[in-house]
Amino acid sequence: MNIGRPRKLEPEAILEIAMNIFWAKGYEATSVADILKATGLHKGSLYQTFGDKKSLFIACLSSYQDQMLHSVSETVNKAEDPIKGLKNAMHEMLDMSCTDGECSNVGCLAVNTLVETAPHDDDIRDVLEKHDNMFKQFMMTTLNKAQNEFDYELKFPPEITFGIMMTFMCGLSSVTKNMLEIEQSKQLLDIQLQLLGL
Amino acid sequence: MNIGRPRKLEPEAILEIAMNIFWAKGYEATSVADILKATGLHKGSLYQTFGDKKSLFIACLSSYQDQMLHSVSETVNKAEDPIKGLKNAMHEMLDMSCTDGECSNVGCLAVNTLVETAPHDDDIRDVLEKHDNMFKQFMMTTLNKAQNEFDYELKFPPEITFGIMMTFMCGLSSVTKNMLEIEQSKQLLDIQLQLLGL
DNA sequence: TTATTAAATGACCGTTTGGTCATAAATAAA
DNA sequence: TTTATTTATGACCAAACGGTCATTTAATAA
Repeated sequence: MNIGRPRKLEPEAILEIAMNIFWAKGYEATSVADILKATGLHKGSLYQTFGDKKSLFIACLSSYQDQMLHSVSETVNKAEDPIKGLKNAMHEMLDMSCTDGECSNVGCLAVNTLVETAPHDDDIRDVLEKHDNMFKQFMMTTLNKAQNEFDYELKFPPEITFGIMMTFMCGLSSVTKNMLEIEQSKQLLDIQLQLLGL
Repeated sequence: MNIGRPRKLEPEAILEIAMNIFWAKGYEATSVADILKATGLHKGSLYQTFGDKKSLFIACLSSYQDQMLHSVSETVNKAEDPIKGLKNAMHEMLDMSCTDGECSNVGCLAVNTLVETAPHDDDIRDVLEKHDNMFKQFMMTTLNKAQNEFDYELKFPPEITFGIMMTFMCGLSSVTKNMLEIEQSKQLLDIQLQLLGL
């Protein structure tokens, strides 16, 4: 097994590195050369594995969204009730949007892409939309479960609650880039959750 | 007066055209050639008037923010009380963020820039920050006036109310790009304003 | 008419961009 | 040892990029 010359880097490892660069610099401002330098790969190898720049980006974005949805659902599921889980998950998402010690990722890669790239690229918009629908479905299911199985009385129908939460989280992802410190953001998030009766 | 060859286009007119392109496509995805094609100008003229691409962009962004602040304050001032004015202004901002009939501007140019460009460009971040501070000051003044002169009882201190509104509006600017229709956005905005006791 | 001024023009430049491809190298199977 | 297979490698490319500049054109002032 494993015929042929061995890989220098597994595709997933390349994806992780490229993702962090796209995350930090955005799609347009990231050059293929940036990724080559960071991975130590050469042009041919990267293109052989992932095709063109856009395909690589889409692979990164999908991977990011998969990880995000997975981590959110894990947080929700391990909490003692759905609402507490949701609140924890929102705070975790906010933490991930803030500048990390090791690398300067800022905001949510999906929101960044929604703002920068989606408006003039149908393929990328489709990728975002597909994952957003999955995320929405999970959130709606969680809110419904809170009402039906845990006797929570929500202030608004799940659709509305979701819409407002989603909008607010997107806002936080942007606002933390310049205007708000992490502590202030967390405070605002707490207030917003409280306003929604969560 | 007006010595020398007359202008083909006034600088403000150029700015308006360039602004719409930057607004629709973002900073990186907009090439100088795009702007030349749209204005009918030639390379030398544009560079003579505005310097390099970044300077032109900063001029567009500043102009945009000036217009925005002016229109918001006008809306607030002509309303019968500060809170009603604020609510009208927020709806106007949302309208401006949505796809226009004549051109496909999406979102708020300032939010777009905050997300795409500010994280890796100090000069542009400074421009945003300066205008954001002016906007914040205006909003705080308005909220204080509502409390002191119009006997409104706000649910939260002005700073918090402002923070949450700002975050929510930034969110709307992103979310309207793909996930929400205008009517839904307006509904969510109404609910959010109501939640804040405005 | 002439001189002066300011804007328009488009040829030109070096660099960077995303992308291709023939070749070399490293492994497993025959 | 040879063959097949898979990956690495880096030279190469055309196009697009942002930016410069000498020259021409069109206006006013002398």
